[in-house]
Amino acid sequence: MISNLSAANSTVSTAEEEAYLYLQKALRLGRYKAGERLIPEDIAAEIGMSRMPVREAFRRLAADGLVTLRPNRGCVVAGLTLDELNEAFEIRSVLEGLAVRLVVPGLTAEHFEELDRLLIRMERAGEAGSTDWVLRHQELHAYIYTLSGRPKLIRQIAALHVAIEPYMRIWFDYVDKPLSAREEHQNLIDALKSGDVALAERVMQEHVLGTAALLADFASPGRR
Amino acid sequence: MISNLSAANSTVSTAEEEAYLYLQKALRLGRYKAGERLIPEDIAAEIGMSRMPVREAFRRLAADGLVTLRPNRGCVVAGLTLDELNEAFEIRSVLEGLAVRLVVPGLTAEHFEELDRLLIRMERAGEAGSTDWVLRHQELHAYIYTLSGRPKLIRQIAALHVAIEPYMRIWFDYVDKPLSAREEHQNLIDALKSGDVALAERVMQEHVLGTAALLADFASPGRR
DNA sequence: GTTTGGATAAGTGGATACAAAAATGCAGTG
DNA sequence: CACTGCATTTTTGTATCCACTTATCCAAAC
Repeated sequence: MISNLSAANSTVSTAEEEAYLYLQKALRLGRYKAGERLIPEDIAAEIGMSRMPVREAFRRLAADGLVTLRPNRGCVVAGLTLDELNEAFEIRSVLEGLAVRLVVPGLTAEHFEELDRLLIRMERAGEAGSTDWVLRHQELHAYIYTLSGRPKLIRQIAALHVAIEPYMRIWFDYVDKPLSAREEHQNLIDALKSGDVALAERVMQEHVLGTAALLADFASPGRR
Repeated sequence: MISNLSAANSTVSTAEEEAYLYLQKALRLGRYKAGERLIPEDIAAEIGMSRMPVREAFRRLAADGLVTLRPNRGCVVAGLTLDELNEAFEIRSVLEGLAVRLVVPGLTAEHFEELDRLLIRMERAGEAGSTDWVLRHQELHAYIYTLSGRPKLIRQIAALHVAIEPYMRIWFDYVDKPLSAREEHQNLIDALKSGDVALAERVMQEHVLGTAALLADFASPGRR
């Protein structure tokens, strides 16, 4: 799934790892507001460790673009401007497009079945609420790009999904289950089924950029 | 230029920053071999500080993909397998393609003049040796994608150039100034001059992937 | 001769302590 | 009443220390 952004041995668990996962989860859920300062001591106290592993977790989160680190000024929640949000979608569009290009030639009937299942699950989750829907949506995309078998590509795309996650959630709540979502993803899956590599890549790119446009359209949720 | 991968205030200089830059430079120059272990204490001694800031620098380098960090096992120089090297080029191709797509509509005569100058400078550097050539080559590419004005895109592409830098250098030395380089980049600049966005994007993608193919062709330099 | 076990050494991760830097608040001045 | 400068407080950055994990090496057993 999404969680293993950084290579981590699942059996060994360090305090830094714990801090990283804890903070990533909180940030994904939008528990901290954009621009808010993260105080190492407080967080260390929350999860019962000293400041040091928390500091190291900050560095990883900064690399993921979730927080900003300035020398002697501490750690603030990154929050994306509208421009940055758009940029994230632009990058996603070409990366996921590339993934599709790599994946399409190898797709089989079993893959298509799984895609159909994931689409249905995403739809159902939409009834429940934004949190579920966003995760199912990520799951559907992740299923596709993971088939590429390209570790770096997978990690980069996953990281982008994490970065935009709070905004997707806000957007979904705000417009109340966008009707276009089902249709869009059905189109995408159809394009994958067609076996036409160039078409599928283009549809994926347009799908991602289309979402960006919708998102940008309604508001700028968490301006920095 | 390339160096500011992570947002850093240039006036404030912490020990961690110093360690990061020191190690990045060494890694770019291929001073450490792939798979070699980096011992915090040794490096700390070299630049006159304690292990701690070095450890934090390791985390940033790991995020850049230059080293690998395993719990309780320390830090080893990443080194790319042939597959990983190819993947880096694939990602570069779509990202730099995107950059070109964004940049082409706004290009003016002045930009073209600068591109011509950079091409000549790259050529001349080729006479001197691989180190200069690789830097000039990066400079040429950086000039193009930097015009996109997309901070995240710029940082990601720059990071990829850094990661593949040692391999470009080895390759350049090995085949002794590839003749195709001049021609390839002339084509690229011509495509930019044409003003045809789709064409320019395609030429950039093909240029990058073409380099990957050449590089993969002759050997696998630093197999992990 | 190879393998397995354990003792020892080396090295990493984390906590605490200390130094340096930035933020804050207050008083004095224009 | 706003502004400047200084003292205090807060917070960050780095060093050192300790505990625990991993690696190394040698000896004993098969």
